Amino acid sequence: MSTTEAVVEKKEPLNFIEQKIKEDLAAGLNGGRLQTRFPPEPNGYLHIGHAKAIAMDFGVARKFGGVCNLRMDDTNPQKEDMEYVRAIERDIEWLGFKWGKVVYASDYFQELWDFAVWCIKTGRAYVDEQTSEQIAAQKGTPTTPGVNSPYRDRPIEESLALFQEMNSGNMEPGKAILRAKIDMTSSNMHFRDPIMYRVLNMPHWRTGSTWNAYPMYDFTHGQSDYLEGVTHSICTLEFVSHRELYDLFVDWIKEWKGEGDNLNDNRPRQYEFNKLNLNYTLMSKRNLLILTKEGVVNGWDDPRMPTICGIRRRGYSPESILRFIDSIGYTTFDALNDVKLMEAAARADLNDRATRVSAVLDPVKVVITNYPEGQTEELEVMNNPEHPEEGTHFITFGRELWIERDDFKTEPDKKFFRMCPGKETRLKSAYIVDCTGYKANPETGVVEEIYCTYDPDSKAGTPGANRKVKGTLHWLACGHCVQAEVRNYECLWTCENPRDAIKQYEKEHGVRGIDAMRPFLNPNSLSVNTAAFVEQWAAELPAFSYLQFQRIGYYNVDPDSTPQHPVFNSTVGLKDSKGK
RNA sequence: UGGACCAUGGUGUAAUGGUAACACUACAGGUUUUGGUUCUGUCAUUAUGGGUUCGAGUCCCGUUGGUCCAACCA
Repeated sequence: MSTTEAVVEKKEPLNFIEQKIKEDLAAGLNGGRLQTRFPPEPNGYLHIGHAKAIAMDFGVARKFGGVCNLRMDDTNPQKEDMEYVRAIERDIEWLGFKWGKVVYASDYFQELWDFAVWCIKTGRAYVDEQTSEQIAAQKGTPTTPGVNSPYRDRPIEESLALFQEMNSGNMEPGKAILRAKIDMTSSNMHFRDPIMYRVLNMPHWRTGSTWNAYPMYDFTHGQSDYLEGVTHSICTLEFVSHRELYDLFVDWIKEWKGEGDNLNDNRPRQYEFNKLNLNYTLMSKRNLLILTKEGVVNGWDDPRMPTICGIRRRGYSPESILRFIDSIGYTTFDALNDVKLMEAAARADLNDRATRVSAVLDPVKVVITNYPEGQTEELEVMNNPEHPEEGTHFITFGRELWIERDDFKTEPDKKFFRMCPGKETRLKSAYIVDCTGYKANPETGVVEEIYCTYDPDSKAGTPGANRKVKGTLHWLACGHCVQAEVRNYECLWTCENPRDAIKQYEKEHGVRGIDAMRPFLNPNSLSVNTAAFVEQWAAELPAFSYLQFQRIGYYNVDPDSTPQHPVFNSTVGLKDSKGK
């Protein structure tokens, strides 16, 4: 090898956000510091779309040596609840990320209030006493300009007094709001005198009854970023049109703080990426809440839900979720991702991770007629052939076995190479058997029992086993396995894009919510099989264990599971090229 | 009939003016005590029409299609 031949390091390409951050850091913006935040509103459970944002916000902090705080965006006490805070924290930790600290938008309520007062005093904000209908009408439309409120130029002292009144608890919600005085003719709707504060007269689960007027998102987010020292405020594309306002409020708060306008000094920057859309999946929190409330699913962690806790219960590992997120990338294109990509990520990770066990989902009995009655033997099987170091466990073999009903055919076609009369098949990790016959119900033709003889010299691991046999089946010994409940899942939705389909249906039929969802719900999204068998060893594994039912698919131990009544959830099937 | 953003195989992403690359899916085949895994192969006039340039997926103009913005939600 020539000495001039450099070792070319294969470096992962950075996504466009990471590239911008790298440039910002190199340019010394914010003193070369990196701080991000993940800002969920604690009004529901996190879903796979949030996982994409989490992987970004925490991911860049990790990658570039910065810090990411967890900030609860709790400016609307009507919808938020402590219940969700714990769940959010748990989900993020489960995904494997660590925050710098947990903060709350409500931590800044006092400062936001003082800043708002300053805005009034400097003529940048006024109290509007019109109804919401009047205000909406004045706002115009994206194609027509708005007109000024009659209260726009009221005396500063009047606004100041009214603003105090808004927070007194004596003013009825809706009677007045605080608005920023910007430009009612702007082509950016968010500049048409946006609302800063509204009256809610409701205690906040963190600040108690201190406040009766609460700040809006636009008047909270950028300022919270600024006050916290966030340098990069990364969010999804629907906030692009908010960015101008975000920057304006940051300008104002810097002025209020006397921090001047040095662009390189303490200024958070908002960058946006495309949010996650998945086909056959409904993502919005509002609709997910309806599904839980209407009992379509069994709670937020139902394995059919796209929530992080649902996906976890379905049997996805954190690594498989992250692998999926990584495979779809971050761009500014509004993509509709194929769930198959997500399933592929699960298979790739679970192939490496899952413990192999034997399970028979649709059992039919096989009798090994030349195997001594009453005799059993313990056979050693690998926990994971991908990782021999993970060891082995034992499975009982005997004269009477269960195999899958569809692993036997009385009249096979040429593509079928499992068990059929007159043919040899291998029983995995056991013996090679020869099918000698079967007994079927004379009326229905349903096979009731299959008869085989085994070759005692073909035991797995011995030289006699080294024979080419086309089919290999999994099996379980009757009386030496346990009955199990296996929950099989399909997509919840029958259409690729349920969000649009539901919207369309609402428009056409004048119904809302669950009634617009029903036509698109998959009636087969859950099927429960209580007649399955698994090996005893698997039945005793703890909840959330990653399993592969050999030759079938990946399964996970449900939290409902007990050794006496084991319950498994299907994560995703094995790739299946049968009959091709 | 406003503004902002976007368009690369079936899906998603890369190529930062210089040979259109990767993953997944699908299909075909080799290996295999899981019809799994693994390995090999096949699948694109970069939405479209012009322009700039020695050279354009990339830059400019038009067209078409899509997303977002008119909550006292975030």
